[in-house]
Amino acid sequence: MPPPDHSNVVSITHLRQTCRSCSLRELCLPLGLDNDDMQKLEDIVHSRGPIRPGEHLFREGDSFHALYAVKTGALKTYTIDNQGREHVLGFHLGGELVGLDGIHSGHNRCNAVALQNATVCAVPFSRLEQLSREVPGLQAQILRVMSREISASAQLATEHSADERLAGFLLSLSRRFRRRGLVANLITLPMPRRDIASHLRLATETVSRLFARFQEEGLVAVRRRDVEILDLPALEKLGEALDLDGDGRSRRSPQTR
Amino acid sequence: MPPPDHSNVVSITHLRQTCRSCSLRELCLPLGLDNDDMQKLEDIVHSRGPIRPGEHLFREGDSFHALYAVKTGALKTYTIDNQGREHVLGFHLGGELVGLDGIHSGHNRCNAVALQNATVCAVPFSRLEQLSREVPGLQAQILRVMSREISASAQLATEHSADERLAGFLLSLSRRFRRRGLVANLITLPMPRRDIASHLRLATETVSRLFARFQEEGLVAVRRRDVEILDLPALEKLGEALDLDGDGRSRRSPQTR
DNA sequence: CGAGTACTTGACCCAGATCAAGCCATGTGG
DNA sequence: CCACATGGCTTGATCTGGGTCAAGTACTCG
Repeated sequence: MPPPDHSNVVSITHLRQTCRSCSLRELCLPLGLDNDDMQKLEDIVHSRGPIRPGEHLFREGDSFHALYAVKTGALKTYTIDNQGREHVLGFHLGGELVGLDGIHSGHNRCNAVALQNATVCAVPFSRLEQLSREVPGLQAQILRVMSREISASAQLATEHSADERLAGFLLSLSRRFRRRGLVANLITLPMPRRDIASHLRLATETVSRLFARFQEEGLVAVRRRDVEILDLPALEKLGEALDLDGDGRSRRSPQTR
Repeated sequence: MPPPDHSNVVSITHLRQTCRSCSLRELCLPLGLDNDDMQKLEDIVHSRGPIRPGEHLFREGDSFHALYAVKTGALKTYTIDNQGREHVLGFHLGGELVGLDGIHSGHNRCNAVALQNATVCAVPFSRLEQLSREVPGLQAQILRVMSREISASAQLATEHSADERLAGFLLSLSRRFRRRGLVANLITLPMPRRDIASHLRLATETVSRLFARFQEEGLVAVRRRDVEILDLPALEKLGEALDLDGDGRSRRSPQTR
C-alpha cells in the first residue's frame, strides 16, 4: 500500500473551504486536472440538495441543459417503452455521471430517479462545453467518460447466460464500491431485485434464485441487500465474459500481446 | 420537398477538387460546419484504400490512435469473449463512425472487419481533439455523435421479444439507407444472417424463421439479402418499442408534452 | 400490531435455442 | 458444360433456460 498522500488531503480540505457544498475531487470528471482547472470547474457547477428516494432528478423528454455528477447516494435511469414496460438502463453511484445520453437530442432520453437519499452536482452543459475548450484535460476526460459508457453499454447488450450477467453485475458494483474507497467485497445493494432484474433482462424471481444458488455454491453470502463476496476468483470466472465497466479489466491485458 | 440547394452542390464539387480522395461532406462528423472548418477537418484526415471483405480495419487490443469514418461499403465490429464466442456489437455503413469505444482506454475495444469492399477516412484522434478545441461546432458534433451512440447501445441492451428486435433492426437500417440517399424501403443487407443474429442475441435459425414469418404476414418481401419493406406502419408498430438509432424518432415527440 | 412491499420458493410453461437435414447459389476443376 | 464442393440459408423436430403464475415469508414503517 502506498503511503498516504498528505498533499492531497490538504488540498481537499482547502477546496472544502472554498466550496463547502460540493467537492468535485472524488468525481470522475476532474480526473487529471490541476487545482487551478479544478477551481474553474467548481465555479460552473452548482450543488443540488438532497433528493429523496423515489424523487426524480429529471424525466424523459425534459429539455437537456445539464449533466449531473452524483456526490452521495445512488440513482437509477430508466425508460418506459411504448408498451408501458420499464427498462432500467443503469445505476449511478457516487462519483459517476448521469445524463450523457441527452446531449444528442437536446432532451433527456431517460428518467433519473433516486434509489436512496442522494446529492448531486449539476454541470450546465453549455458552460462545460465552453470550459472544456479552454481546459484540454477536461475535454479529454469528457471524451474518455463517454467512450467508456459506450463500451459498457455495448457489453451489456451482448448475449450471456443469466448467471454470467449477474456475476458480471456484482463484480462491476464491487469495483465501483472500491473506487469510492469502500470495502470491495462487502456490497450493500442500493436497488431492489426488480431493478437488478430489469437491468439484466431477467425476471425478479430469476435474480432471487441466482442469489440463492450463488450462496449455495459458496460464491457469496446474501442477506437481503447485503452481499458479501466470498469467492472472488470463482465469481470472476463466471462474470469475466462480460466487461460491464467497459474498462477492459476482465480481458487479458492488451499491451502484453 | 424543399428546392434543391445549388450552393451546396457547387461546394461539394469544389471540395471534390481540393480533396479528391475523401470528401467528408456526406459523413456525419461535419454536420453544421461551414466550408472553412470543413476544410480544416479534411486537412487532418487521410483516406484509406479499399478494404476487402473479411479484411480487418483494426483489432481488439491494437493501440488506439484514430477514428474511422466509413465512406463506402460496410463494416461490422465485434468482440470475442473469453469463451471464444463472437459478439457482433454493430454495423457501420457509409457516413458512420467506427472506433469511438477505443478512446477511453487508448486501445481498440473491439475488432472491425469489412463486410463488403469498403473505403474509410482515418481521423487521427489527437489532431481531432486539437481541432475540436478551435472549432466549437466540431466539438459539439463529436459530443452529439457519442451521446447518440450511448443511447443507441443502451436501447439495444433492453429486453424485447425477438420480433421486436428484428423489426427495430430493419427500421434502423432503412433509416440509415435513406440518410445516405438510397431508397428507404429497398434494403440490401450487407451482412449474413449469422451476424444479424449475433447482434440481436438470437440464433441464426430464429432470424431466418422471423424473416419467413414477416414475409408471410406481408410486412416485407425477402429474397436472400434483399429486403423490401411492404408494410412500414405494421413494422413500425412492432419495432417502435426500440429506438436503435438513439434519435427518439420512435417516441412521441418530447417537445409536444 | 397491521398493511404494504420486497423477497423467496415451487410448479408449470413457452420463446427461442439446439440439433439435424436438406436446399440453393456460387465457384472450381475436369 | 457438368459434377461436386462449399458456405449461406431454410425448415422441421425437439429441448431447455428462464419466464410466468401462485403462494407463501419477512422486513419496515405507519
